[in-house]
Amino acid sequence: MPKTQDRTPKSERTRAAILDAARATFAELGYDRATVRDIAARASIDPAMVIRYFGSKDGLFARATAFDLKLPDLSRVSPGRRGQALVAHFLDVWEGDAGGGGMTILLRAAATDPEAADRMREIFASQVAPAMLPGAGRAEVARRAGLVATQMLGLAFCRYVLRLPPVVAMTREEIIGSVGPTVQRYLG
Amino acid sequence: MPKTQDRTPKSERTRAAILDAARATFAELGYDRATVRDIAARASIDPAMVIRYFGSKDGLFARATAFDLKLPDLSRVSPGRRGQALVAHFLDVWEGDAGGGGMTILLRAAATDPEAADRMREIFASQVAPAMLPGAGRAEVARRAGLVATQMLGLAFCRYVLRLPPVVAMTREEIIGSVGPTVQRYLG
DNA sequence: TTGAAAAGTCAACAAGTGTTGATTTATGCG
DNA sequence: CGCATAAATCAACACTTGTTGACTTTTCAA
Repeated sequence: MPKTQDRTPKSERTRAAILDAARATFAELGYDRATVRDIAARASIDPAMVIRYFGSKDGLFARATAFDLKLPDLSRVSPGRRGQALVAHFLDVWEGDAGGGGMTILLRAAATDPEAADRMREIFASQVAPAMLPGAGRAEVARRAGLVATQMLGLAFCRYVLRLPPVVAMTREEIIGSVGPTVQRYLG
Repeated sequence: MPKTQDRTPKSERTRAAILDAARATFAELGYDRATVRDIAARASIDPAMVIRYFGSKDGLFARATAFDLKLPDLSRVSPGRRGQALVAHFLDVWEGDAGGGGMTILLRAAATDPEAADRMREIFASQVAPAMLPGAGRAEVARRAGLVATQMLGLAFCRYVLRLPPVVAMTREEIIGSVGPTVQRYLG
């Protein structure tokens, strides 16, 4: 019997395996088309375990899409580079996330699942909007955050979901150079 | 027996009714969640008829998402207003389309259905990219079209799919004024 | 009016879904 | 080691899906 030298309890290991498989599968297929059996197969486990550990497919999805944008404090960035800094940060979040695309999962799902759309709006309200610099009225700040969202979500949609060839072909630096000024202007 | 004075054959009328119901249902629920039974119910008809008239759910979806962007010839627009003109045109297409959102249907579906994503890319290649003004190399033109797509699809996603409050709240004129310059810059 | 073709209805199918309970296997502490 | 408990498996459920074929009703030209 091959004893893994992993000290974590067995249950935690399979729990993590399910979560990883779920993230990968949701990212690839979206919420509706990713079946519990798909996820279980990818984790080399019985479908019943998925339910046993997370209660339901919905519950699993909720766990799989919990994440933190960790947006930087823009007031600490030199005023002329805030747009570029924000774009660079978003690219980091989307490209380098563990488990295969936490943000991509939610973006995909939000197109069809009302609950996922709710979560997306909630993230916008609690993480993106507050990252805007104060100055103008509350409505104006919200408007600016909304404009930033249109550009950043559109970029993510074209690059990671739709995989539009010219957008996929762009390098990180090209994107920062092209889209940065847009965000910079939206910031006010 | 109330005789409608409609001269069109009965079959054409129900065919149109199914198509209308399909567009509305697909726009509301997306491809996966919109069932043939839903569509049939909305058209006050038997589910079997949907298949009888369009062969399959896929076939119906293909018919429901056939549309033409009718992009304007930018070379006829004064150089300083091309961005705004393009944004205004997209807003017209999205907001004023018959049957409840042809573009919205495809945008929603493209997030999960690979075939819909294909169609979206095809529309980009055949309608959006050619609308760009020539001048630089082929790759540069494609890049510009891609950037325009990120902004316009992002706007549509936030406003019509995600329904992000501040983006929904913006008026047509506000959008043209804010997003127009972005597109203008992407055009070259 | 009559009768063949078109349009519409009905019930059912086969496949796939999330989920559950009983049962078996493995774990890890005393 | 032994054994209670947790973990994993298996088979099956209730339900929904797209799709089909047999049947009935309506349409409409001859």
